[in-house]
Amino acid sequence: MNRVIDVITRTRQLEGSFSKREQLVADFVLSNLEKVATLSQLEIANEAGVSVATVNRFCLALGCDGFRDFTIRLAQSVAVSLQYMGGPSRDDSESEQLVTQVFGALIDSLTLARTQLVGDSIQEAINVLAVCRRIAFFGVGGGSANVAREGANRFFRLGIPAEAHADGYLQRMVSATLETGDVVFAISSSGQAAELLDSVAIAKQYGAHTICLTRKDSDLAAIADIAIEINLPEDQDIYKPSASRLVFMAIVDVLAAGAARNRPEKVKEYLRRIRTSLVSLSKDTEPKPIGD
Amino acid sequence: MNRVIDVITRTRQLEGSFSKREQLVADFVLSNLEKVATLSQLEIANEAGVSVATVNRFCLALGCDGFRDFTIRLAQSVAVSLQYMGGPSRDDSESEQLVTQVFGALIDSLTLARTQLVGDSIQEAINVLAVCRRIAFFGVGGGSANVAREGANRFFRLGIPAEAHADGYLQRMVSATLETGDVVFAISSSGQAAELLDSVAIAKQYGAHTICLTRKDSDLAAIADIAIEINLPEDQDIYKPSASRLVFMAIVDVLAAGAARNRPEKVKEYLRRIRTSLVSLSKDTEPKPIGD
DNA sequence: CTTATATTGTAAGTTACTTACATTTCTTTC
DNA sequence: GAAAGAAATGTAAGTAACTTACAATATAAG
Repeated sequence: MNRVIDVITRTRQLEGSFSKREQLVADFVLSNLEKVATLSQLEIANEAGVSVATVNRFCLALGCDGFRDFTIRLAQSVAVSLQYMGGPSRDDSESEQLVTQVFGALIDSLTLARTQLVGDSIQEAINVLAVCRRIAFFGVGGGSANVAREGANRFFRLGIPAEAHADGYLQRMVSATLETGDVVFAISSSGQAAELLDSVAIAKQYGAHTICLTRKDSDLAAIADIAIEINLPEDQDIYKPSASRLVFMAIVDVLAAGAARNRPEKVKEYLRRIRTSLVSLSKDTEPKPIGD
Repeated sequence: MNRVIDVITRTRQLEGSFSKREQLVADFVLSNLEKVATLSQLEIANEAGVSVATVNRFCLALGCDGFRDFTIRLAQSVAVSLQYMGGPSRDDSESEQLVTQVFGALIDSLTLARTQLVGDSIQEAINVLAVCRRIAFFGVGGGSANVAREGANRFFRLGIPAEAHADGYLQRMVSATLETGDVVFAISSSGQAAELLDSVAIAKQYGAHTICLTRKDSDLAAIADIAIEINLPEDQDIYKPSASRLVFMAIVDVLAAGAARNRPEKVKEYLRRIRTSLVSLSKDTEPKPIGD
């Protein structure tokens, strides 16, 4: 079980790039997830209207070692999916199915990202962030900019001065004011945004530590001191927001939690102060964690 | 998959009541759970020192329909087991375990939220948002304010004028400028924030439709026209950001996807325009969905 | 239109699961 | 303790199904 292939996710990723007949198999599989694991190759071939050899090729195209491997992996993926989402049911209304789709895609993306966060970069980033003097979060474009804001929102609560900037010009200017002990945390799903690349280079020049959260092997990943690299498949449904920026926010949460555990006493005091400052603003007096 | 047989549990239950040779098989299976699913009947027989027919009989003794059925069920039981245990392996580094915890908590929260999104409110909200004249997203406090920004960031791409406000004073003022055909979308995890309650009441007074995303049975839920109500347990670990605001963002994604599907041709045109407007800004020219 | 490449299905080859039956082992009865 | 009956077990034949090779068909490129 060392190789982690989620064949459901893989099938969805490859959708549209299969050959004609293999796409028929994929369609049948995705439409009958629970049932397929119980069927023989011949039965699937008959249902999909293709030959048994095409079914076998479909399994190989997914990276499986053959039909048996595919069946086992599918059964596992289905079992895990059922655990989490209870599976799509025919009784669901249209909106309930939409919830399942959007949430399911996010869970799939989180699961995939989890498998990619296996290097030292998370721990390195936590180590740097926990002791730095100041963090400047940079992101451009609505999604990444908002991840940056979330970053600042998370880290100020730990008593670490944290700011977020979405304006490329201002990012450059801020970068020029940073120095050793400061951090630039640059967020970009593509890793190609020119302003961001420039700002990171400027910050490095003045001695700041640079961390990025971006796509694997991108330009941004190449120039940052610490690169947290995640590749997530693009969802082909243009009407559905992509899950990647929520995955990025979850990663920022990981870093914030890690940094908080590095300085528990300080964090507890800051949380207490924040709590106290909010008391008179609403009727809500319940204890609250770092968030809202 | 109708019959639910957890073969691991069954094997443990029958331990001691197997025949001599079948007990050897059971011992081998229980000692090598992850590996067994990848082995052939002959390989298992050789490892356990029995004949292939005994392995087959072992599977039948568990209530399986044969070896193939046994293999699939075992693989599923193992997969679910790994997920249930949170998946952390002894080999994981500290940061990897932190990733698993944070991501796992988010997935659990999404799963729980899914079970609560079963009424009509999502569809009602989609129906209103898809045709409204303007949406004003309101949130106070770092997390909810950022959910509001995400909301605006999602809906402007559909060609619907959308704005986000975190300043309670400004929210009141904006509310006073709204009228029939407009929407206020108020976000608050507690549902108790006084400014928010006031602003929603003002907007209602001037004919705007009011939608809220908040805790069940809260004051905010009570006064809004459409209430999307989610109760998520508070995480007792104060050093870990709570998952609720990411769940709220995922719900906003559901609404945006639903509204987009209501107006596919318009959305496609706006996405095309947005794409075109971004071309000269970075080296990234790949197709992108609604998001970044 | 022709040629090269990719896809696809048919069927032969191979593997492995299932079943039947003979043998061995264990349990019960006297 | 011995004999008879029942249960367990292994070997090998029978059967099913997966994999692979190759010819035929479809698609892409020049």
